[in-house]
Amino acid sequence: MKISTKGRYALRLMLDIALNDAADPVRLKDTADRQSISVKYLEQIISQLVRAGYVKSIRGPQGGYRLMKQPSEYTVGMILRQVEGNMVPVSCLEDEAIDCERQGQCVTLRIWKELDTAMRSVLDKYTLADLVEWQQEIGDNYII
Amino acid sequence: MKISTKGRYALRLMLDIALNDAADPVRLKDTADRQSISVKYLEQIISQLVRAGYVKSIRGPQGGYRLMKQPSEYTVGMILRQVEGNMVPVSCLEDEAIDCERQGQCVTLRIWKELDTAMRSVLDKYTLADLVEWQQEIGDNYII
DNA sequence: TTCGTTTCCTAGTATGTCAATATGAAATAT
DNA sequence: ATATTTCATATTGACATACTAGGAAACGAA
Repeated sequence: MKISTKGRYALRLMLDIALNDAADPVRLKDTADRQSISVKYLEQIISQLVRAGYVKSIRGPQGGYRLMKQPSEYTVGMILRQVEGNMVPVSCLEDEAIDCERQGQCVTLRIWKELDTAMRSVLDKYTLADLVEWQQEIGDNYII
Repeated sequence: MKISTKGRYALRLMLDIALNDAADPVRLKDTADRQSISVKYLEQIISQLVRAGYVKSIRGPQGGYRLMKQPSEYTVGMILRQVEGNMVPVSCLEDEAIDCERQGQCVTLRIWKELDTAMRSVLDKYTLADLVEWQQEIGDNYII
């Protein structure tokens, strides 16, 4: 019942790009240094975010990544779901779930549904813009 | 980010014992039949619940298991935590977590803390007694 | 045109967790 | 004594996690 490093890193990666948005796009090398995550691992993670249309890439020297939309348009849940899968607590709640014969009688399902709702309400309440704001309150020491 | 079978089965197991409480204690064999879970797997799961003092065992013929307390005294969260571990969404929130140097600057931690709180509020809101009630509303067809 | 930089793509790998099964011992009611 | 039931430990196969590795493709600058 844990969020994987992939999910957590994806969030830090998106936040890092949002925070370091400038004339030049953000290079993975710099994010890797700031976040203490290997470039190679970040490459894998960001490829999913590129495919999802969350970031765009610019290749070659002075290349890097840029957010496609405003930070306020990305909820934390959107980012996590993109790299972690659907983020539901039990597979019965997945869209592709095969109907379980026990479903009609399953009272634990009520708990899982409410848990899912509670998780969504938090993860979809906050956006990258919130994280950016919080980070800026703390100060620039975050940025190398 | 999924609850394991062990957690889900533990809940169904506790519920099954609560529902089938009678003169004789509940045999794992019967629970296994009703719940379509192997006896061997249930043995492993229940051993953790015995050690935790949640159920008591009676050995030998006419043996089985009984709840130690009233169903209303077991929250869903208690049961899950017993077999799943601490159920926090990121290891930073574990009691035994080594302090992360990034902690002071980590704004994502705020999200994880709020997520954890939201999850707890659901999982500790409901007890076995609620599940028993719901199950009895549905009807006896649950019990073979 | 060449060179270095940066992203892109695929494969591999070590470790661990999950979801059980298997084997047999210990206790105990009849 | 015997059958029943719990108790304890080991083993297994499949899969996921968390990476690393190697090289190709794009592209700006010299």
